Formats: sequence, C-alpha cells, structure tokens
Amino acid sequence: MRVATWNVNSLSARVPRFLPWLEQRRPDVVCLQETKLDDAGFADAVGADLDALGYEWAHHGQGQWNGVALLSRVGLDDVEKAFPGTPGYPDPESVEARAVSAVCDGVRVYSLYVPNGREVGSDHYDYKLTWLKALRDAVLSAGPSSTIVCGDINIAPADDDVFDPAAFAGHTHVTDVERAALAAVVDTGLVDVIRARWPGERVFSYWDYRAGMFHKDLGMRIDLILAGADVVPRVAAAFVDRQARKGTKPSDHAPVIVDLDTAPDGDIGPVVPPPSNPVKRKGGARLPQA
DNA sequence: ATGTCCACAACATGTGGA
Repeated sequence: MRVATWNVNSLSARVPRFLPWLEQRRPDVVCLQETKLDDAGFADAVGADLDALGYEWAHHGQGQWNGVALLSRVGLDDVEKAFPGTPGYPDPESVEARAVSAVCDGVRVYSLYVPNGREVGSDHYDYKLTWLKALRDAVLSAGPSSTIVCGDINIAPADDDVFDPAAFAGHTHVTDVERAALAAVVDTGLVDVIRARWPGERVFSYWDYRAGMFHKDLGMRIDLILAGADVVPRVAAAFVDRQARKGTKPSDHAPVIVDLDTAPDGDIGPVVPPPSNPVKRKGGARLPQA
C-alpha cells in the first residue's frame, strides 16, 4: 500500500501536474492540502478523473483558502471532516478546512494543513499552537497505533530540516514552542518515517518559489508522514518525490511517499531474514596508486 | 533588498497569503 501526501498549492492550477503524477506514482492513498477549492469545485476539477482511476475521495474545502482531500482505492470509511475539538479562526465558529481523515484498509489516515503561524507571537501563531494541541488530543483519543498522520505540518521538526537554522532565527516553523507542540503529537506514539529512514540526510519537501531556492536545494522539511506502532513495522520505503517539484508550473511542495508491506493477516510466525547480498565492487574503481 | 506563485476582484494592476 502506497500512501502519499502533497500540498498542491491550488489544485486547479495543478491539474496538469497532478493527474500525470497520479498515474505515474499510482498511490493507493493520497492526502492533498491547499486545494483552494470548495467541494463542488473539487468535484468539477478532478472528480471524473478520480472516479475513472478507481479512487474514492473525500474533500473538505472552503473555496479561496485551505482545502484538504483524501483519495483512496483501498477503502475510505468513517470519513471525518476536521477533528473533535478543532479550534476556529478568527473566532470559535469559523473552523477552517484544514483536516480530513478516514479509515483506509484498516488504518486511520489524516490529511492535515496545519496553520502557518505567520509571525511569532501573532494571533495566528497562537491559533497554530492551539490547533496542534487539539490535534494531539484527538489523535490520542482515537488511539494512535493504527494511524498515519500526513500533511503540511508547517514546522521543521529539527535544525536538520532547514537549509540554514540561522536564516530562520526568530521566524515561525522552527521555534522551540512550535517544535514542542509537534513533539506532543508525535509523542502520542508516532514515528516520523522519512527522518527515521534518512537520519542525518539533507531531505526537504518545500522550497520557496523565489530566488532559485529549489535549484540551490535551499528548502525545508515541513511535510511529514507520522506512523503509529502498527504501521511502522510495515514501512518498506519512505521518500520525497523531488521530481514533482521540477518542470513547468510545479507546486512549491513536493509529495512525500511511504510504501507499506501488505498487512499481515494474523500471526505470520518468525520472519526469515533475506540472503546476504554483498555489495560488488566494480573493477578499476580504486584510486590510482602513487 | 529582492527575486514567485496563486486567488480574488475586476479588467489594470493591487492586495493578501504563503
């Protein structure tokens, strides 16, 4: 089962990139953020294409801003828009379209677009922190073990996740307070599967459109896949799909993808390790001797 | 210091958001 998450930065603008990507990567479950469509607009933009490709889908949109979707061809049950306790902004009655979840092949998958925060100390920053606290409570209440939390989290979990920590000093996305709010979500029992797979590596998921940032690989890793304890042992691959950030009219975010082994059906007994496969060295690869 | 893209209102280009 392949699960992908992608902030598309307007699905209408991204249809020429999104549909070919869907057919190339063939994810079983897709989390989208920033569709910037209402539900009717989403159906008009891609509904027929998704139906033809065999996806069930749920969209939680509001029009101009935000908008999240969940696509699945392995089941889409118990769809939940927002989550219990989601705070509103700017007032409690105005809950933005930033979360949708459903059960796909036995796993509850969340597609999230965490508030940006704008400026440290602003109302929007406080909203971001409150939103994450409510998310933490919702994930904990639902039981995190058979859960995958995906999306544009708008926080770089550690200094390794930005191109230059000094460049972000005093800005949102890297503050200790934001990182603690994210850690509280993770500490319900989730694993950041990309960082677990690529410890210490330079792995980004977002590059600003300006100043050739992608070309220079000056980015941030703010799009995450967080997997619960029942899911983590199934992770066979976890990577950022940088190809989707290249070429004509890309999103400023790249998709993040995780491949899971098929869920074991009951006790599968001892796992036999694969035969050893030593790395072969090519002839002539050694440095010339003095 | 700035560099771009997107939506919207509206029809030119400015504003807000990221």
